[in-house]
Amino acid sequence: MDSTNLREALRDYIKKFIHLSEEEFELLCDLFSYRKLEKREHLIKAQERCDRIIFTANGYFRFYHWNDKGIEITSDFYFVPSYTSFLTGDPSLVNVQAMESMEVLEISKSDLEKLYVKSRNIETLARKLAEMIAINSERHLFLLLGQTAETRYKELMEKYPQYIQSIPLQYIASYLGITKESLSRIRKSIH
Amino acid sequence: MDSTNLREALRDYIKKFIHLSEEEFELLCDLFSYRKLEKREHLIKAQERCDRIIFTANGYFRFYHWNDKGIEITSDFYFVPSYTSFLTGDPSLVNVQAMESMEVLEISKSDLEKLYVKSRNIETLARKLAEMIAINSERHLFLLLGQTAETRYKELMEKYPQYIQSIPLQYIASYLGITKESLSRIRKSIH
DNA sequence: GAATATATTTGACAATTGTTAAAAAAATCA
DNA sequence: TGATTTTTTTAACAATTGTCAAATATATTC
Repeated sequence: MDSTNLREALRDYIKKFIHLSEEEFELLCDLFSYRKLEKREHLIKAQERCDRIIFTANGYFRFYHWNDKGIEITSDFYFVPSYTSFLTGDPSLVNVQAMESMEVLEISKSDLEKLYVKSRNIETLARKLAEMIAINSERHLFLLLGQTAETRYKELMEKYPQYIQSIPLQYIASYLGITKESLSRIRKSIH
Repeated sequence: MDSTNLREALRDYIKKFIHLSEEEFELLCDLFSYRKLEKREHLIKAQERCDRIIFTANGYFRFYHWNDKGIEITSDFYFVPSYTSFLTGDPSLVNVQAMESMEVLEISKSDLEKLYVKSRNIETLARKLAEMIAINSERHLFLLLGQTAETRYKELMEKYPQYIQSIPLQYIASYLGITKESLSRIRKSIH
């Protein structure tokens, strides 16, 4: 996949949310810059401020931080690096790392805000993205709350089988709120 | 607090997000309707579709659902009843209940969408609300993941002492992902 | 204020999950 | 391919949390 293909993927992605005119899409696209990421490369590290949004068509990012005991906790697999930091301007609580080598388009917060003023549709797009992110978090919360670890894992298998296939189990475990050893036991007891 | 006061509280609340002209605020206000809720009254029940946003200046709502075993799980204390259902149009997964008798202003989704067309600022307000809700969920997620129950409780005490004071502990426990008995033990061991 | 309902705590025990250290399996890289 | 790194599994044991049933405490209602 090269820069042009990625651009087309972005176009398809945006179509799911809103119809942009060709001019609007060009306006937006011109402010995105293309970049290659190495596997394990960090998009952002904890304490840094996140001032951009990333689009990618291949691969996931991993969000992680360290708890009180210094254990690494994976909190999400997503594509907007530290959305909270992006919105608030506060330092990011999470590290965001490319799970595989990938190509991305990135746009800065300030450029995006300029576009809001120029194009109403682009602001509407931003609203719908925020809504989608809110829905995503709510879904993760719902998964975590009030279910046993086994149920959580089964639900993830059903709803996001691609996660289980492409993401190391140690990170899945963390996303489910358990240790990798616990997940391993659960997998054993299921099969 | 009467209808007029609630309206002023709404004005103050909105100011935190965006400056609306007096005309825009009137436009918005006219579509909100005033309503009194009894303690324990449900704003929405699971399986219903949520087609409105609520504003209140006094009191919380409780979001809850039942897990596989029929145990009641409290997932949030918030003021937009089932935001996911509101956005997607899908049936709500949660019940939303007034924690105390309160007065609210409510606006329907269709009215709100009409306003988006009439006023750009009101759409911007909607974007900022979505962003705030996304941040809220992320914060809750972060609290749940990778910390012991005791740490979670202490963190909640620090950051949201008003929750501990005004919300029954059984619901707090659930919000922290544990049983009321566990929370009771934790409180005992802390004091 | 007494009666009733709701919320919180307690204790004994069971089940789940975490911890540690090590082995086995799989993936990566030169 | 072979060596190295990373990931996953295993096992024994410890710690945490859940379950159930009952007692206490608190709040609500008439």
